[in-house]
Amino acid sequence: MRYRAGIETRSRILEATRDLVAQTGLEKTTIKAICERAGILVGSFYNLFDSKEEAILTVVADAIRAVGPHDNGPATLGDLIEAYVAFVEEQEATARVYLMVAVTGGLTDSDIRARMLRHHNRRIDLFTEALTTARPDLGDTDLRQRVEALLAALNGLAFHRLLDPTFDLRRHARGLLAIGAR
Amino acid sequence: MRYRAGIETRSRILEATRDLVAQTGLEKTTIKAICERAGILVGSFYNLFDSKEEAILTVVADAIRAVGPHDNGPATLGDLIEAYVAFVEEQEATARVYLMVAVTGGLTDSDIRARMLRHHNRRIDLFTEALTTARPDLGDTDLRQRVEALLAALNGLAFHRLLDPTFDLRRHARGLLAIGAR
DNA sequence: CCGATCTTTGAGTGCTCATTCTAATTTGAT
DNA sequence: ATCAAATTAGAATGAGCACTCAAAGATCGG
Repeated sequence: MRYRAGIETRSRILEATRDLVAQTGLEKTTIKAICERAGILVGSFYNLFDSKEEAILTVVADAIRAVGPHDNGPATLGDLIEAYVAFVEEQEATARVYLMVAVTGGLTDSDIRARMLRHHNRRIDLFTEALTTARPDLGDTDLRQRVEALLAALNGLAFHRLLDPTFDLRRHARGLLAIGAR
Repeated sequence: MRYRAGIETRSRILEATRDLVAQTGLEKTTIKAICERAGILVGSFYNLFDSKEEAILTVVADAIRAVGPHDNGPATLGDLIEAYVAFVEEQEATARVYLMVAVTGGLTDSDIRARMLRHHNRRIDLFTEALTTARPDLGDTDLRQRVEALLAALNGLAFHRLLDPTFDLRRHARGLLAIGAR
């Protein structure tokens, strides 16, 4: 893959894969459907990817990466929550892929499970750090447990937002701050 | 299905289907795997079920039914939350099926989606009724929105409990009461 | 504008899946 | 014990899947 054509085809494949996974799930996404949506034939797919799994894993990795945040400066718990809400609202298909994997994908595929676990731990650390500055009185175990609950609830709310576009995710997510800050 | 043998085979099939769905997901569950686990051959399966879908739909319907509560007396929000926690802790495989469907299954299969939607609305009504007696000062729209958030967060916490058996679901679920009652 | 390299094409392969069918066996009411 | 109905067995069918391959076409540095 060195010519422009190949690079463009590759990104069209990834886009098609992401949309199909978001729409129909990890398992139901087929090579045929990906190729139809990307406007190519099977041979072209296999010129750029070794397997269907590679394409899906790339999409999942991208989705996990997209959750962010992307600047590494110190953030408050409120900042982190706002960033997550913005991600869900602005990148719906990617957010859908992320949530599917966060919530069920890890159960079946071991590569995805491992990647999601690493991501989750990084995220726990990030949120715990933010909460520590807000609540220096709490012990480390208590902090982490509150953060685990906060993230689980946040994912629950985000899923509801994807099922019901009228659901006011931002408002409810802000309400969750109480779990940690109270 | 009138002889004892048939009835027993049927329940072994449903048990095998439930465990496999809980373990590998709705899509990856195959007839072959179901039959192997149930200790039968394909012919026997199709003597008792018209299709794979019928068996899976039965398992899903059972899981949705199992969430309860089963007595129809008036319950407090605390009672409802405790009942849900008990369900998740005591019927792990069934709870896993329920959560998978609650969170993703509705996206693909329209039968399951419709069933889950009806269940969800019944559940919203039940929880809203409980919250109304605790907070008669709130308007109906506000009440329902709080309950939506509470249930979404509760599902998020329950999923986390299934991924991490050391997670103290009961404690965190009680913490969520604040969302509604505050 | 040449030619080595990359890209596309699309029929073909082998596998697994859900489902069917017929014959053999088991059941249990009489 | 008999026998009609229920149940089980297991090979067979056809559709759809991921993936391969050899040939034709497109690209772009020189």
